[in-house]
Amino acid sequence: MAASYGSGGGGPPSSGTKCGRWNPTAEQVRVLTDLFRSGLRTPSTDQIQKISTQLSFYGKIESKNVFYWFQNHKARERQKRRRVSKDHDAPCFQLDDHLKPIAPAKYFGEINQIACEPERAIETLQLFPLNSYHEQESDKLRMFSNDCCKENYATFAAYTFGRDHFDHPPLDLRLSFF
Amino acid sequence: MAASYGSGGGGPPSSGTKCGRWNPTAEQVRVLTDLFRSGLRTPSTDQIQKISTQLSFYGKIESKNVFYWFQNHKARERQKRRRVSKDHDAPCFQLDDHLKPIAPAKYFGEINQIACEPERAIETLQLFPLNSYHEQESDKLRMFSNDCCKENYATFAAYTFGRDHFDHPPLDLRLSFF
DNA sequence: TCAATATGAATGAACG
DNA sequence: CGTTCATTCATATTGA
Repeated sequence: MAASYGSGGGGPPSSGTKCGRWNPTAEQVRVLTDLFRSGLRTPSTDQIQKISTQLSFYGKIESKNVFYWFQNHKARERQKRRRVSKDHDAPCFQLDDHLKPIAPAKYFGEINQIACEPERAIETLQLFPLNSYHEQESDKLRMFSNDCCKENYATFAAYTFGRDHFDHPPLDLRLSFF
Repeated sequence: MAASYGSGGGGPPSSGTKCGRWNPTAEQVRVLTDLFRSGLRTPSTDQIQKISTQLSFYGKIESKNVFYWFQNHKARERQKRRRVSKDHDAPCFQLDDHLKPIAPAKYFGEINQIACEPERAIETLQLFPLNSYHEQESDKLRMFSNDCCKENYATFAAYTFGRDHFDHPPLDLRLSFF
């Protein structure tokens, strides 16, 4: 899905160089998503600046992009959850639906606890943990549909997570003024 | 577009309905279009839920499909309208869309409150928008700009930074990690 | 089979 | 923050 037009791919599909709107690279998305999954929801101004600075290593980015990204991601996470929670697909007679496992949308079991007081836990955030990755598989299915054909995203995730691209310093968001 | 399917009649969609993306049935499209033409343009979350529930009678559907359908339909209506109205002498902004006489939705008694707040009052469509626009609308349309790099970021900066920035400062914010 | 189109899905940006 | 708009990507459909 969205991975296909990132600069991480080869050919920018006819929209890459348009200056109108930020087009995040796969690495940028990976880092942002990682931060989000680590619990960061509403980064402070300084955090935004630091994240933006770090992400500029991967491509053009501004602070406002980081700001908007978190706003949108948070809002859509919540919206997603609200929508899908009330969804019942009760089609009585469907012959074509054996592909869909009717999974009851429990993909987001772990994301919702941070909304109350999140910021304290992440005063220090390593963006590129050199060793330990846990609990990242569920993120591949984070879409708010319970579709089973999300292999594009799975491929993207495997691609971006699978290897290190460059040498880069880890982003340390330690803030000395709290 | 008159696709061939008859999930209601039992015939599975002729083409291979892979689970990749929602393929609305003719009945679903009919109902959605009818709602749209009745004036419904941006259904609320609750309305989306109800519509989705109702439409699930005709086949598989999720609320996000309803959400996207209205979003796309409205956007493309406006898009086409803008494209067409470009030949007029003045590129003045017309009020959003056609304002159909609002007929009560006959398919969903429970959803009878059609959410078309701003357009509801107008009965006569003004083909030639006079210079007396209401403040709200002109205010809404004022920001319309096709400029490439419209730094609307100022609001964000003012809000988050509390300082006077019109652009993100070119400071090198490389942190003192390590 | 392939190009053109219609349209579902996604998301950056911004409004109220 | 929740909602809305604009633009783009992805894919199903259709016609030649």
